[in-house]
Amino acid sequence: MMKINKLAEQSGVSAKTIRYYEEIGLLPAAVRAQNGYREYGQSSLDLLCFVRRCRDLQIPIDSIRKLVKVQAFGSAPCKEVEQIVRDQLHNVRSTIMELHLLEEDLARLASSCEEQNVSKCQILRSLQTPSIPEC
Amino acid sequence: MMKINKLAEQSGVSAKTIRYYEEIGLLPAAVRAQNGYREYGQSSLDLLCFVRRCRDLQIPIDSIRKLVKVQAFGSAPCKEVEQIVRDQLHNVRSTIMELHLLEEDLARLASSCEEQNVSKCQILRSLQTPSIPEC
DNA sequence: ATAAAGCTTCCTGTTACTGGAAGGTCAAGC
DNA sequence: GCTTGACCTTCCAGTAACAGGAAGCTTTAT
Repeated sequence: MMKINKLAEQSGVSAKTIRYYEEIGLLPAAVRAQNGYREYGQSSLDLLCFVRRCRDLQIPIDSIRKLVKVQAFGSAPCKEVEQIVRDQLHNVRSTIMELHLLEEDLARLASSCEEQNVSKCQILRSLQTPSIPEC
Repeated sequence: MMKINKLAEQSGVSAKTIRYYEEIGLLPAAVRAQNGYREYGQSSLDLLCFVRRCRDLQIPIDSIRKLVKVQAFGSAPCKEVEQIVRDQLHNVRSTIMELHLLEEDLARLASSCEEQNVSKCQILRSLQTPSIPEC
């Protein structure tokens, strides 16, 4: 049995965040000692580590909630699990592609300014005169 | 002269967001007609388009605020402008690198599940038994 | 005995908006 | 003249996922 800071240390999730997870119902309410302190055992640690690894993969809390239920009850089809992971993979790939476009634009901007005088600053000029003529 | 929805349409920024920008002081308070409606001219459109292009580049509002001031007063050194763009470029590149690591992990996960039975689901197993032994 | 550390709850703040309610205004159609 | 619908206003709440900090207990160490 351990208290919240020990669990935090072992899991790599802050005590603050552990309380938050409990509050939103991602983790079950912790058992309390006589003094009101939360008490945790190995199974709490296992569950929290699972959650942490999901968060490391940027899987949203709502999806983790589903995964936790699947784990707990063993009732949902494996397909659902796979779908969550695939959705997340898709999100990540889209974000990467968008960021690459962004990167190009920024790199072009960053290299475009040689002037010391702000009134001739090529960066500001570029931002004023869009390459994308939408606006 | 135009009202807020026209400005929204021309700039590609929603009316809601325009009011929000005014509220936080990113845009100056709009001139009001007798009925209290906001009135905008070409210069408002120009400024808002500038802001929108910065946001398209994911430059944070606080940085845009600086850029707007630089534009308005022409007083800050060009270096400051360049630094904001370079900082943003740096952020974007870091994010891209992190996301590539994420992508690998997720792709490995997504391809690892062949079972129909959730109790043998390789995805859940992987999430339970970390490849990174931190936890 | 006292101080420091650890625990509790509760409230606020973060980023950049979005949604919605309640209510005033304006132009068109009957 | 009246109504209907579109457009405008302000204000309040919610989003995601926590982090920071205050106020007040308990436990542990000196």
